[in-house]
Amino acid sequence: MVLKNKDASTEEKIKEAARTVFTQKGYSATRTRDIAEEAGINLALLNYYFRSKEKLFELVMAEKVSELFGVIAPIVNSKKTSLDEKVTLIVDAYITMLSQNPGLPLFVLSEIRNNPEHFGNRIQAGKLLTESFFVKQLIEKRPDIHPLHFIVNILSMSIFPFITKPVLESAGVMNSDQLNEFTEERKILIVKWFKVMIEA
Amino acid sequence: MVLKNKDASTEEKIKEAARTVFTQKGYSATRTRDIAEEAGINLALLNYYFRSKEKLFELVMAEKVSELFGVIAPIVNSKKTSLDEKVTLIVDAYITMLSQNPGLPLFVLSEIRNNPEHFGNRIQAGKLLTESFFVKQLIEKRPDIHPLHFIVNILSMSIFPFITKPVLESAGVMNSDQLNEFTEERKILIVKWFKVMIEA
DNA sequence: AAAAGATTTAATCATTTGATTAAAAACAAA
DNA sequence: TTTGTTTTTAATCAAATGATTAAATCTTTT
Repeated sequence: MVLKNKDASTEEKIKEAARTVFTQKGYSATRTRDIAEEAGINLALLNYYFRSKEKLFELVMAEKVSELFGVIAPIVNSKKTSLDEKVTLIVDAYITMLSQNPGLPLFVLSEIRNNPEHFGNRIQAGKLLTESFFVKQLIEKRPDIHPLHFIVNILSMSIFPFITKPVLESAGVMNSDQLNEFTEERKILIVKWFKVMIEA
Repeated sequence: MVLKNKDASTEEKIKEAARTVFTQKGYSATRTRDIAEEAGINLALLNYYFRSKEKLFELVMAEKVSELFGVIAPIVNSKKTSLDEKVTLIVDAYITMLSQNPGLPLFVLSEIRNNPEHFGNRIQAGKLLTESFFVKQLIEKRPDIHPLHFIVNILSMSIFPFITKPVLESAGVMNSDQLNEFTEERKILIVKWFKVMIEA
């Protein structure tokens, strides 16, 4: 019997094109023909390899959700690092990752908005925000303030510049290189700011 | 000659429905039939009053951009308020406004991402972030740190919870009421945090 | 009331779009 | 080479969708 020997290169070309186009334009604005063109393949091949636009999207989306939330999972659950160390690691991990993939947060957030039912409890991020060891450390340090406030502060200050990238560029505030410089600076600043906030 | 006497009520019903549907699903995922149904009108009326889906969208979008950026314009340009006062006003204005319109930022940001060319320099927000009196006050206070860092901090901490609302709800971290409570708390906290950050 | 104009409706168009099909081409096994 | 299998292509389909049209209804003016 002959093994399935799909040309992995073609399949991967389609998936890569799908990543690009879906992330750039979102599910609804993406035409399967856009993906085919981006991949340099015949339209029918998309269905041959992935059955449907939706199936292909789910594949890409699952990847992107992992990328976005996977960053912090190992950090916030560690029992070996201090509070301050965790903040340093989180900020650094997010800014480094998003510099390579700036469209990621806006993509994931807007697709979840468009179809909240579809994601249901598939997102385990909830537990990271409410049950991780990081949360315990925050409560220990500041029992008077809900830990989510600090988590939102750290994430927002790290991620927000990337979410607003399209506006910053359209409005001529920054170009792509300047944004990277700016967020690189923030790696150190945010940690410093966190330290004074947690004591304030 | 008889004046054009369009039934303003119908026109407004369509515009209102368009606001709802466009904001919820974005331009591409919105069908003109969705808007017609939401407005309770015949599909053809949409074109009768607004020519095309795109024209209607531009109308709504212009409104939404104003809502989103109009909030801060009068505050940051005032010469009568102190730095701290401005921060208090900005945070309060945004959180109050977004509590009534939580989907606004994600909508505007993702539409600009989908079609950056289209917005070009139509967004005057750039000047608010680079040339306002608020910026001068920030530089005066902390000439060593780019003022945009502080502006991003204030805006991100205020707006980010609303951007992530769909995730927070899907993941079961918070429901809508809890989010309002949470952001209401932040009105005071963010100002406090800003004060220690600007001194740090 | 009659005429003129504005608004609304049902039906229909043309295009786009996701998907399928049948045949061709490429490849592997014998 | 021959045979069978996988991959690719061009052509086509059916449904969805933005838009238009022509007729019907309602409103205003005279």
